[in-house]
Amino acid sequence: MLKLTKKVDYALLAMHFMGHQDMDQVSTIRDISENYQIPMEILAKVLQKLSKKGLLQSHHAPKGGYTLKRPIREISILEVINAVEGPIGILSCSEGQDKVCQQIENCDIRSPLERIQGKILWLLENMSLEELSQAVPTTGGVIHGSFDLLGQPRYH
Amino acid sequence: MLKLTKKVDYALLAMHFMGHQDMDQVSTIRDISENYQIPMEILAKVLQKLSKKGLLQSHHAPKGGYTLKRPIREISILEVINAVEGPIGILSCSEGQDKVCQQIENCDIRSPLERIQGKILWLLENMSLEELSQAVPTTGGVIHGSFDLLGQPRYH
DNA sequence: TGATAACAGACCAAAATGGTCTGCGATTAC
DNA sequence: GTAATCGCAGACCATTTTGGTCTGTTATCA
Ligand code: SF4
Ligand code: SF4
Repeated sequence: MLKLTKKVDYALLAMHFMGHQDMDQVSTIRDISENYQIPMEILAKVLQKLSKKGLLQSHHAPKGGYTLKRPIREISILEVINAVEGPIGILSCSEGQDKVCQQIENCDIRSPLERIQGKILWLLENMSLEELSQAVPTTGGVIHGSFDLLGQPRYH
Repeated sequence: MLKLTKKVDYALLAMHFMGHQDMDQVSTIRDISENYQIPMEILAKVLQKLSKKGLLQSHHAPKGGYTLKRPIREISILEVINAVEGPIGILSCSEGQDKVCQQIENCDIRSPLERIQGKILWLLENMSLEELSQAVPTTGGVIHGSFDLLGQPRYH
């Protein structure tokens, strides 16, 4: 539970991969699939969804492939997740969930749980794909006195 | 994906329920199950796990039942989740996941994703069961100039 | 015009989830 | 002492989600 699906993983890898190329250079499914050892067919589906949601531009021809429609710094993790998995929520009673929770009539913890959900979504929305390139230094590199929104130290 | 399981939902409801009783007053599975319309058998299992993990004390007799071992303000949401679902992680490559990720050799986004995971766990660890009782006011109540760690306003 | 690349969707196996059923063990009220 | 009341334990099962395969079609251009 509370786990990212493989499809999301693949999507993030693919987007990250393309982010490290010139904006106009195309990447094929084969390129990405070989680079990360991802089954081609399933990666194909994932990229299709990303392109339908306007995150990627597909070039439908020989020597074709995919290009990013926007620079990765303008794309959030949440956008990618939503593109491949649809609207998400940590609760069975969240907006867009088809099944209705049996406890919803008697539940008295819904609103606080929705607050947690909001925070998690906020987190994913405010992290861009660009940050996937920033490794956390294991030693040194801390910007003294500077903390992010979770109270954790910033790095150079 | 990224959804809390029903068992966790039940656990949180149950813990919340007991938190609203005197520490020494026992609650039976039947009490809780009727209050929230939860199937008795499955709630039983959940409470067993909570008791094995030391969050609940079971009283094994007629007029018996469960009591909290600690006040709810000293129990985090994460503790409850870990008790009923085991160690969690949003990644397939997280500690304690049995299956190994096929991409782990070529993955170049692991460390940033682990940072997200860390933030989410931090969030759950630093929210106590007590906060499940605090509804967010829809209007008014904001403490001016006071924000929590996610930059959201605090309430009275 | 055919090789190349994306598109589309049916199909399937394995795993996770949510739930049921059946019987046992401890305690204590009577 | 024993029967009623409670939790304990685990096998079992149906449904949903997931991860993946297979087969074929369509658009483009060298
Ligand atoms: S139990 Fe409450 S919070 Fe959980 S899904 Fe049902 S309504 Fe939402
Ligand atoms: S792809 Fe990278 S981050 Fe995702 S599970 Fe595999 S190793 Fe971990």
